[in-house]
Amino acid sequence: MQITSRFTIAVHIITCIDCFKDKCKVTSNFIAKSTGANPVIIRGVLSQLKEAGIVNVRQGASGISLARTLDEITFYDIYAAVDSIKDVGLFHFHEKPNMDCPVGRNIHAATDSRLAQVQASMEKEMKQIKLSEVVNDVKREIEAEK
Amino acid sequence: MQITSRFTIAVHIITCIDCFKDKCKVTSNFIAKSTGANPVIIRGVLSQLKEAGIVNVRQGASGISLARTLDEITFYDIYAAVDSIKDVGLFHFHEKPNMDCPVGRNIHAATDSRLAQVQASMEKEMKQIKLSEVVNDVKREIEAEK
DNA sequence: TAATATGATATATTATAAGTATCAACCTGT
DNA sequence: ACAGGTTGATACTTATAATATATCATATTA
Repeated sequence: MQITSRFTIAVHIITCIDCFKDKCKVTSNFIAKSTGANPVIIRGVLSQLKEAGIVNVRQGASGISLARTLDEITFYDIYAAVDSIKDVGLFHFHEKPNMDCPVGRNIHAATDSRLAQVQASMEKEMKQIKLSEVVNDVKREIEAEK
Repeated sequence: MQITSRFTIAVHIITCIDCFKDKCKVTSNFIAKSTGANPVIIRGVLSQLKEAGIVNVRQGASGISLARTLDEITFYDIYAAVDSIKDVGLFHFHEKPNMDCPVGRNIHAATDSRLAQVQASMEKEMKQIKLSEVVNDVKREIEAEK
């Protein structure tokens, strides 16, 4: 199983906003066309990014913008915004271990802290990756195309 | 989205094999009862663990055993065995970015290496966690129950 | 050879993500 | 002020993947 495409879509959205902000009006439909995803999904992700203070979106008002600089947005910020990982955790525990079995009733507690440790390590790495890196790479490639 | 319960089931399986190896015959049905998962799932996971050289299972022959010591089995070994992460990666990329859009056709390349970096960090952490830790904790708890 | 266990497969169920359709609420330029 | 266009919200559908269920073949061992 994988981390939802909402994450990479969010990265795509932010890249779009920055790359096209001086060239045209960036709307959810415009982004939908660039990503190939449905406008409803885009608006859903945008809504989560807004909630997290990453983008500015206002109902009715056309034109989406960034609420921070690209240096102030990390992969973790996006991940935390679009996936409610806080609630469930990265790992899915099988739900009904047998409480009549000594192993069944103790395995969860023994495993949890280690799973949290793995997740923390992943999140730490995500906090070190800035959107500016990605956008710079994209811009460089676009320039090279010319 | 989360990492499949097959992972935590596999941890449970290995813990069961070690904890009950001297007490009774450990069969796939026995494990199924302890985990609360279906015997077919258990046999599927066992088959993958066997493929990875972690357990000994033989058709017809009853009694499942470990092929290595608990110190020689890490979370990563299990993860690599049960989830075919090698093929797909931890992150799910939205599949149809628009190739007519400059961002659409360059975002994938710009993002991939960073996603791989995050995944590598997670795997590194998983390599440092041994099954012996988990099983020792479980055994300690079982003792404490008495 | 009978009893028991694993291996394999086909189908059903369930959960969740993503797509589609639709309309209300809201801004902005004219 | 209002028309056109945009976001917000919701209900429904579709697609996909994980797990459960049922069944039978195959292998081992007592």
